[in-house]
Amino acid sequence: VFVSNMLVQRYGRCGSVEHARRVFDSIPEKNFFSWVSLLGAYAANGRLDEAASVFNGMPEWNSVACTAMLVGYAQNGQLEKARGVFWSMKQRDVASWNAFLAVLVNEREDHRLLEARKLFETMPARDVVTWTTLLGAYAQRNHLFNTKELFDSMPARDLISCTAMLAAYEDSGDLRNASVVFKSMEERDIISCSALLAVYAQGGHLEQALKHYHSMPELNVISCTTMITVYSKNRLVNQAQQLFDSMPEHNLVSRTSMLCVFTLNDRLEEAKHEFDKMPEWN
RNA sequence: GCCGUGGAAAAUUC
Repeated sequence: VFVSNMLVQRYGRCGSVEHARRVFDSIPEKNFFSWVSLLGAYAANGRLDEAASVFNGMPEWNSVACTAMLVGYAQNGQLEKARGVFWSMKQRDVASWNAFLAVLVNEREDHRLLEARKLFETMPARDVVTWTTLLGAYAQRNHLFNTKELFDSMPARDLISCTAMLAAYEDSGDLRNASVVFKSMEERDIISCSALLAVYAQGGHLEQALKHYHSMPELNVISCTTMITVYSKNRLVNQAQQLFDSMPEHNLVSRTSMLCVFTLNDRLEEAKHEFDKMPEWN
């Protein structure tokens, strides 16, 4: 059963909903995971009616199924339906509360943030995810003071919450505070390292950025792209180009960054050339 | 053992 469930999830993730359905139908003894996996497959592909009918056809509802449905509605712009699901749930665990909090926070209007804050305060239980969700909301809106305040009052921090805080320092280029956070972390990964690199990039600190970049255990498109912007800030167009040419992989953002290095440094010919090479534009 | 919630890069706006 679990092998089939995994298949359902994988098909769902790569958009082959029909395959997911077929695998699901072939499972003789479906369990919760099978149902939720199919539900998730439909929801992830924007097929809400089908997701809803899977949901309604389930033998019983638990908080995981309801939460998946709630998120499905929200991600497809149906906020009121999401809200309806949440408040009619019989059982809510932290993850359901967190999911609903994230839904509110992702609506950009300011009154949603207030609503989110109120929800946060009325929640029966909060975990790191709860705190990080709200922290991210303040960070996204550039409310650095609130972000830091929240971070400092968190009962516990983990890799992700620290990374979110680091990322919040990027806009202001607050290297001092960012370093404090980074040093305090007991665990780091490519994402947190890239977040710190982005702070260096913001301030154009070439030496430190390079040192940090070379100490990173692993690199990917994002970290390389960030390093390119460091070079760009220092008007080191050739170095940027060298890195660009040697990186293992490109995407729309990395190509756009390289393009901007050229345009911002008055090298229009090369910009045009890069532009023409791009497989897609936005 | 398999499902649902939070974190990093470009330009544009602030």
